[in-house]
Amino acid sequence: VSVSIKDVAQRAGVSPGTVSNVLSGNRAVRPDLAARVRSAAQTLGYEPDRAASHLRGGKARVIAALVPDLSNPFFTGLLAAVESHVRGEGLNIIVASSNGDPIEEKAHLAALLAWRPAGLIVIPAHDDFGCRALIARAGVPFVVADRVPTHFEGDAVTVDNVDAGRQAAEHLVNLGHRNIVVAASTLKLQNIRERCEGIERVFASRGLGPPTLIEVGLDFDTSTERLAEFMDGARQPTAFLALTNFGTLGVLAALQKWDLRVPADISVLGFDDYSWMKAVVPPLTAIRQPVADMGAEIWRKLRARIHRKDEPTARVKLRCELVVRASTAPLPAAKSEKSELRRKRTGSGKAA
Amino acid sequence: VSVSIKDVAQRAGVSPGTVSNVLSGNRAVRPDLAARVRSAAQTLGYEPDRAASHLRGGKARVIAALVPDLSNPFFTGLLAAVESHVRGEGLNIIVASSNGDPIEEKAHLAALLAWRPAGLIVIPAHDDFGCRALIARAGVPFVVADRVPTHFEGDAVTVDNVDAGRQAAEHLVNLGHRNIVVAASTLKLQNIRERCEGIERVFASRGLGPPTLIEVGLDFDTSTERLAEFMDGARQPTAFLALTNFGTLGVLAALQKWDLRVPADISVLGFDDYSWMKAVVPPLTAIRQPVADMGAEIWRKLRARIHRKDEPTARVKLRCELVVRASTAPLPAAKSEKSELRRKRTGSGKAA
DNA sequence: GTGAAAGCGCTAACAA
DNA sequence: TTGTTAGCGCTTTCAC
Repeated sequence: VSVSIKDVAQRAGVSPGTVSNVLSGNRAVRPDLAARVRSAAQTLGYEPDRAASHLRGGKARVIAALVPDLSNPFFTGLLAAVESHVRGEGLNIIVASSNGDPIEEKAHLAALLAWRPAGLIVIPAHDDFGCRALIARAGVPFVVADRVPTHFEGDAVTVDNVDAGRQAAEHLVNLGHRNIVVAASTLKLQNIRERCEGIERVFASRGLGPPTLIEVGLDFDTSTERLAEFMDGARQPTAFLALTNFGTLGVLAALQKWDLRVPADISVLGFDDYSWMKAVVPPLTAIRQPVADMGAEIWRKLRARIHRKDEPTARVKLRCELVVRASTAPLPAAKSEKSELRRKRTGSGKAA
Repeated sequence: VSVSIKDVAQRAGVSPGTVSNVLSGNRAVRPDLAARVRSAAQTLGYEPDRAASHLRGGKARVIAALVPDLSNPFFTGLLAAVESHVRGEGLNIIVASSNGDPIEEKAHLAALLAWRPAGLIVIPAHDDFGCRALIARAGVPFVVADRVPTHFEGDAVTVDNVDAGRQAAEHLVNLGHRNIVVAASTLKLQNIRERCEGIERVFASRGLGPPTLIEVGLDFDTSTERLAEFMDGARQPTAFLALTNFGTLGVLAALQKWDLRVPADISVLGFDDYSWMKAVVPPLTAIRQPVADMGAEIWRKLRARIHRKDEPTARVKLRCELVVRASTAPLPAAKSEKSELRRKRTGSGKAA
């Protein structure tokens, strides 16, 4: 079924080597021959076999990407951003999802490496990213994105998480909030710890005690559950600060269960910036991660590393941006009115 | 840097052929030799080169996927679902995004086919999916998902779009709504046309004229814009019915701009079911597409086609489900109160 | 049951 | 410039 370089060569009346030279542009070929070759390739519908050309030592034309979760729009957003740059250079992307599991991560990484890709992009499942040895042994240029292991010395692209935490906390504190609950996914992740650090610095610098912190896990369901549990027992905060997109959703779901109004009863500051956040009522104040820029930066770094192996490693840190919308409001002076409101609402069911 | 089958063979004191047989399990090998080979492979960190093994005629161990947009969570959700099945069979997924552009689609398809994949999954950019010839010539088994060209005779997995439209329309009509606006992405897509057909059938069967229909485009921004334009000029409907996820977001964004309350002033029925839809206030009534099932079905079909090429082609249609939440409400009898409410709100700015 | 050898489709080195 | 040839790493005959 498949048409090979020999078929094209025969039809054009030249040798396979010439066909290769014409199509790859590696060597000059007499124009008339080149035209014959091209037309033969065209009519036969010839497309060089990537596997074969790769094998022979022509560079690999594939980039491998390993992400923790293909259902998480932040990761796929990053993937889309990278893909948009890679496409122009005749490369393809091969993806695998580690499912947040280090065992799977290792297995999938081995499988990806088996393609001998030109480069590798990985968002680790955990900080103790145990696969560096594997990658190093394969000698594949790679960039770590988003979740960068604590003591990592290679190329990495992240956001400035401490600053992101700072921006979020300052916004809420400036609005008068003191009793804030931070919905972190898990403190096992360095980026989350850094976001917390940024928040705590703000509190410390204002002479306030550190805010309450809950680990809500990495998906929507556990996040909602943990936050609901928390709200059953705890003193009511005046604001929630979520550190991930699923954390944001969990906060909203929990609030909705308690029938609390945002921002009248309680302020909510979300993480990541998706379309739905501006479409809903109230539009959500959130920390926007520069996904497109991150994708561009990841590819820039990886590209540089692929072409010039001796480039010094670097950690690129991009700045997040606070997008102020309507879900955060100044702490109201009158507390009593609010409590009454809440009590009344708690009795009623969902909106009819 | 790379360790090859010869290195393993040498270390284990056997021939390369034997190593291949041990690791692939294609032929029986004496247990002690097999153990030696395995341990050698282990210590050397050997992983067979996929490109080489592919080339030699061992089946391709890669599935290609072509989607219109990697930023659309519906498509990536499908991808994630498929990946979760594919992973278990030692296959990898290579993805490309056509960006909704038939030209790019063709180019990317050619690039994907150049890997001689074992199978191909494609969500076409348009109905006039001009690439079937390309795929047929390559002889690659393939499944078309979600957007199935009008006269398509191959394997396909979709939802029952007519029924989805029917369910949505019946829900609204049963609540008393007559003045409904349908936010379709574009009527150029067969699946959207089918959803409309389902809606219109309901209206016809109740002796009602067909509902107003707007084409809002395929992304959030144009969707919001078109809907805002529409609402500037038109008579106020009592309910919106969105036929895509971006349509849903556009409706919400437009409503928010006009400061209309859901469902008190107007009902909203969304399409697709994402976490945010249950987390926001009010939780959205929506048509849920069975993404996980679709992924499973896509793989089941493709797998069957790969293994038994003579399997008769089939179109699998999965049923959507109406998830009733709080964004749809019965049409209130008193119209005057509502109008007054609206007039009052329109004057005010966003919530403080 | 194992080793030797051919050859997948391609590109790079070498010859003409 | 072009054709010829070797060989990438692997699997699969074909001998033994």
